[in-house]
Order: sequence, then C-alpha cells, then structure tokens
Amino acid sequence: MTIRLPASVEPVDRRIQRTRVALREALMALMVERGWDAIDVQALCERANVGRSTFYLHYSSKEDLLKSNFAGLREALVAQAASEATQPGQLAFLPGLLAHVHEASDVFRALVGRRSGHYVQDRFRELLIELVKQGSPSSASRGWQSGAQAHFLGGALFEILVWWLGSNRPQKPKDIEVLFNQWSRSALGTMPV
Amino acid sequence: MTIRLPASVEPVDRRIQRTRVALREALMALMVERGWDAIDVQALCERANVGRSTFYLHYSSKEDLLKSNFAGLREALVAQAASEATQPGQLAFLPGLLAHVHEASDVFRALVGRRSGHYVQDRFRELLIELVKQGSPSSASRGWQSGAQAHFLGGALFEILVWWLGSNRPQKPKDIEVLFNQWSRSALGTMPV
DNA sequence: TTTCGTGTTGGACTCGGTGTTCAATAATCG
DNA sequence: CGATTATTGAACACCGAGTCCAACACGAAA
Repeated sequence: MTIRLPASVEPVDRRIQRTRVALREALMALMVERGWDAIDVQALCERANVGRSTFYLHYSSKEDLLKSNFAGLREALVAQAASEATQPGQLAFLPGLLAHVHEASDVFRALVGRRSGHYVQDRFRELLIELVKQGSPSSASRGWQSGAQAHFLGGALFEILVWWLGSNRPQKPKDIEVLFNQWSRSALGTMPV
Repeated sequence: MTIRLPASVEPVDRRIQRTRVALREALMALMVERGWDAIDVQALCERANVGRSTFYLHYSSKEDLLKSNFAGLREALVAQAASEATQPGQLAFLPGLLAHVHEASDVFRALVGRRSGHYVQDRFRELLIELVKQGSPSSASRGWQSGAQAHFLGGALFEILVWWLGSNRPQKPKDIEVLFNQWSRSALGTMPV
C-alpha cells in the first residue's frame, strides 16, 4: 500500500537533481523537527548543504518549494484512487489515503499539527477537497450544491485527520474509515432525503 | 439579529480604551482591503493613528491583537447560542452564526477568503470546532468519538462557510442552514445507526 | 582526457519589518 | 489642582529576504 512519490522526469543535469532532492529532504526533515513556521531559507540550505543563492535559482521561496513537492503527492493519490474499486456512497481514495497517512504519520503530523504552519495546512486541505470533488459520486450533487458538498466533505475529512494525528490514542486506519463513512452518509447522498 | 461585540469591562483609563478600539478598527479595515498577510504593525499603527511603541504596550504582535478580538466574537456567539431554542439534531448556534456572517460578509470574506492569512483561518476554525463541541447533543458522542465528531462537524462547517463566501451566487443563510443540517444528520446522531 | 557549457558558490549588499528603550509630553483620575 | 499613568517618536540593534556577480566545480559530449 506504499505510495511512491514523484520520480519526475524532466531535468537532465545530475547537479540539478541533487540539489532539488537535497532541498526536498531538508524540507521534510525540518518540518518534522521544527514545524513549518520555524523554517527559514537559511536553515533549509544549511541542512541541504546547498548555497543560499542556489536555492533561489530553483525556487522563489519556501512556499514555492513546498508547492512543487505537493504536486507529487497529489498525483500519487489521484492515481491510486483511480485504481481502486469504487463503492457507492463511499470515497474511493479514502482507504489508500488513510493507509498512507498512517505509514508516514510523523510527516503528516508535521504537515497538519498545531506547530505546523497554516500555509501548509491550507495546501493540504485544498488537495483533499479536490480529491473529494473528483472522487465523489456525482449523482448526489445537484447543480450548485456540488461545490458545497466537496467543501463539506473535504473540510470534515481534513479535520478528522487533524484530530486523528493529534490524538494520543492510536486508532487504526480502519476505525477512521468506518467513522468517516458513517458520518458522511447523509452528505454522500446514500440516504433518502 | 445583530451581535454586539465586546464592550469588555476591565480597563478603566479612557486612553487605553481608545487605543484598543482604534487598533481593532484598523485591523478590521486593513484585513478587508489588504488581507491578513499584507498587514504589518507599521500600517496598523498608521491607520489607527497610534504610536508604534504604544502598540507594543498593548499587544505583542498582530496575532495577539487578532486573538484578543476573537475572544469577543466567541463570547457573543456562545451567549447567543445559549438563548436559542435547541432543536434536537441541530446545532443551536447555527442560525445566529449564519446571520452574523451574512451581515458582516465582507469582514468574514476577509477572514476566510483566499487572500486572508492562514493564521486567521485557523483561529476561526478552532472557534467553530469549540462551538460545535459545546453545542452538539452529547448523547450522540460516545466516548472517544466526541472529539472526532466535533472536528468533523467543525471542519465541515468551516469549509461550507468558505465556499459560501467565495461563491458568487448569493445563497441565503437559510439555504446554507438547510443544506448543512441535511448533510450533518448522520454525524449528529439523529439517524439510526 | 580535454574542452565547453552550465550549475554552484559564498560573500557583499540593500531593503524592510521587528521589537526595545528612554526621556519628554499629554491626558486622565481623584 | 496635583499625582499618576498612558502615549509618543526617535534612535537603535537585529534578523531574514532577495539580488548580484565573479570565481569555481562539475557533468556531458567529443
């Protein structure tokens, strides 16, 4: 159930690849141990062993760096959701997402936790909403309500994850899945109106 | 249905009151016209016509200023929810909240919109979650699930508001209320399990 | 291997905002 | 009125962002 990240293909020069990988890993590590807000470009470069001017040759800011790495996660989740058997009245990508979050829980805890910057959370929330929008049975969304529905479910899912990762009691991914499916039934249109 | 803000009582000296009010109003105005991120202490003081050193005598940062003003909104909403007739299976504060948001929609659009800082959004989301936690029928929350439930509903509500305020089509508060109540039924425990 | 092109480096520099201090001043309260 | 307390603005040190550039190092192709 492991989801493989980017492996993007475009760049040619090894030096470019090395610096980008180094910066990505530095970002992950620093996010886990410091939290987003406490990261500055200085520290990023020191950890990645990269010149500060080099950083700006690749990214315009730490936000830019994060955004470009998110694209990989996004693609992985979308692809994984597409290959999943679609149950009616459930979100296809949910099991995969939960498993992934469970595996890399320290990273996601950093992504979403209280110490993590609000910028990061926002990007992640947007990602979830978009996943819901693509993955939910469109039969239940009548016209203008579909946008609201995606926001409702995406917001709920995001906050459930926040709670889950912040909770000291170790719930299993399946527990969360059951809980979410149960609570979202009336929003997913499985219920008689 | 207008909700009156603070009018907090502790301070005595008029000068203190004046500067605090001026700073609050400057904050609101600047949030609407610039967005949270683009606000710095400098601008806050200029707009409020207050010395910069004076600012730091009252608040340690713009975050601090915001937080202390949020407390007022919070109390107002809680009080208003308490005076509302509690329907089973519905959130008591919802109509009041929606009306308030509808009235001051430009402020809330600034609070929650894309240009608004992520910090602000987070504070507001926390507020909603706490309101849900207090206002939801505790009968439906069995043990450890109650925290998850509050997060689920709070997150969903927050995102619905984001969508509403970002939507160009003018939905009425009542529309949103109906929508939310319908979609949250299975999470509020009104449904047979 | 050599050469050419390109990525990298670090240091210096400007810019802007932060947070603090202090003595002079102004307003409030009793 | 007089004592108290808040406000002011200027000066200051500090830090991180972002830019620039000449020297350098490394990778790719010949």
